[in-house]
Amino acid sequence: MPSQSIEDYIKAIWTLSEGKEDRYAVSTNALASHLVTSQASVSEMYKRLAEKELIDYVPYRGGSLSPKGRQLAVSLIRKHRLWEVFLHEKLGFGWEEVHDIAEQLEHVHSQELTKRLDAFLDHPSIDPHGDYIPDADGNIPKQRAKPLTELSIGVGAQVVGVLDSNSKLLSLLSQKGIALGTSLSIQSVLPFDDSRLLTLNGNQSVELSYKACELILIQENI
Amino acid sequence: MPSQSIEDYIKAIWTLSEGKEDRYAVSTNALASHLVTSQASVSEMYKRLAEKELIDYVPYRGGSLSPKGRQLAVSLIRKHRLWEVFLHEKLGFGWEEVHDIAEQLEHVHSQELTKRLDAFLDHPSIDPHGDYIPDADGNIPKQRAKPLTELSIGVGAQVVGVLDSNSKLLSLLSQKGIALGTSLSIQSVLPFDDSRLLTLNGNQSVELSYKACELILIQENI
DNA sequence: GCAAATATTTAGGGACGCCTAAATATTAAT
DNA sequence: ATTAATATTTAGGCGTCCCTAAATATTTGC
Repeated sequence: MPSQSIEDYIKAIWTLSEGKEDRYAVSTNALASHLVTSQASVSEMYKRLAEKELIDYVPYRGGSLSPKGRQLAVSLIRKHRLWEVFLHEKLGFGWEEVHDIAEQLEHVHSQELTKRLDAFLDHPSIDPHGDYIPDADGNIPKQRAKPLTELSIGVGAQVVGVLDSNSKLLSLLSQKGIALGTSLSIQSVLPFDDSRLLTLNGNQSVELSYKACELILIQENI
Repeated sequence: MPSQSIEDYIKAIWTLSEGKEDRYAVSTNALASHLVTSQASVSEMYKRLAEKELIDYVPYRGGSLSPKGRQLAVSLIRKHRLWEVFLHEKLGFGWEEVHDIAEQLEHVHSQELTKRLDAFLDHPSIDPHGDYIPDADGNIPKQRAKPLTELSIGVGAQVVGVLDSNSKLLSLLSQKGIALGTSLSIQSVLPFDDSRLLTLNGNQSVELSYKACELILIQENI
């Protein structure tokens, strides 16, 4: 049974290598800053993870998930996102509140529990942040959505997720009236800082910084 | 935030002092064998718990929960039993399967989660083993039920719980057709080993050892 | 009341997971 | 191609939680 710590590291490596090429090695530095821990701790843990064959590790070159490691990571992501759906849909937690609790729930070990939770929730394929939930075999669709910064002016689109489930970002969005499913388009890009002036649901106007737009995933209307 | 280990110890002390007089001190020995750990580890942990003011500890005399410790214990019991209800009622887990999973879920820290789970389950007052669930203020009804061994011959009663949520016992009972709510009475007490011959739901006869009868809680029909 | 049996604590040590500071590799800049 | 800057690892230490063996208290039996 992997410890909670090991699970956190594996999940972080997965997150940081998402979208990168296969066997992308995550640097000690990147992982340390993501986990808010020291580089020395990461270096030490990399050795332990390699010993357990969860990662391939070349000193000074970072670590990449082994098949066994990827499998563990995806099962954690699956559990995390299923619990988020549960917290949001069944217990009525807000979009921005579910992450921290799911962070704990994902460490509960029971395949049967995951299976039954999935069925109870009607086999959802997307979590409250718009991220795809890996299926029981660990398959996860490629993210078809793109960041709001890549949307052209005047083109209608829908919010389908965010790239960072940091609760400060989520609070900001909820404050601006942006939620999953919100329809929007870009009115204009402001000079100097590249903030976007958005039209929400066809009426209200809202300004949003480049930094925030980068993290919002949208899908263009067909 | 108390560690998982500390929570396990506190819960165990609570369990072992349940039904005993107030400030009942649990011996090192009893706790060690309950937790399947060494006496030395318990002795060590007792010191840590006393330092954190979760127990009152007199060397060589055992430890008893402080108000702060009791509060923690009861909140763990509350979470444990609420999760058991969830697993049983919502996910369809059997009576005997819920304990081990709830054992993990009870360590999730979020008062809001507990509150919402309680509401989602319609504020249950009893868990799938028939044990009372402490309310949000930590109040828990005294157990009015008594063990099956104390039921007189011919008197009708109902199964309301078990004293040990060990899954072997639960499997045995489920195999014999005994579940929560089963109506029964004692036909006779067999000679030599004091096994009970039971009548279940007014028709089937089943034999049950003294050892098992001791752990089944019943309430006499009024 | 004292010896024997039993219970408890202390001593000494190990694994894990974290830290800071120092040493060493790698990369970038001139 | 060296040097300077940056990244990474190693060294040495700390806290938690566990262990076995040895020492010490307490209880029990005569």
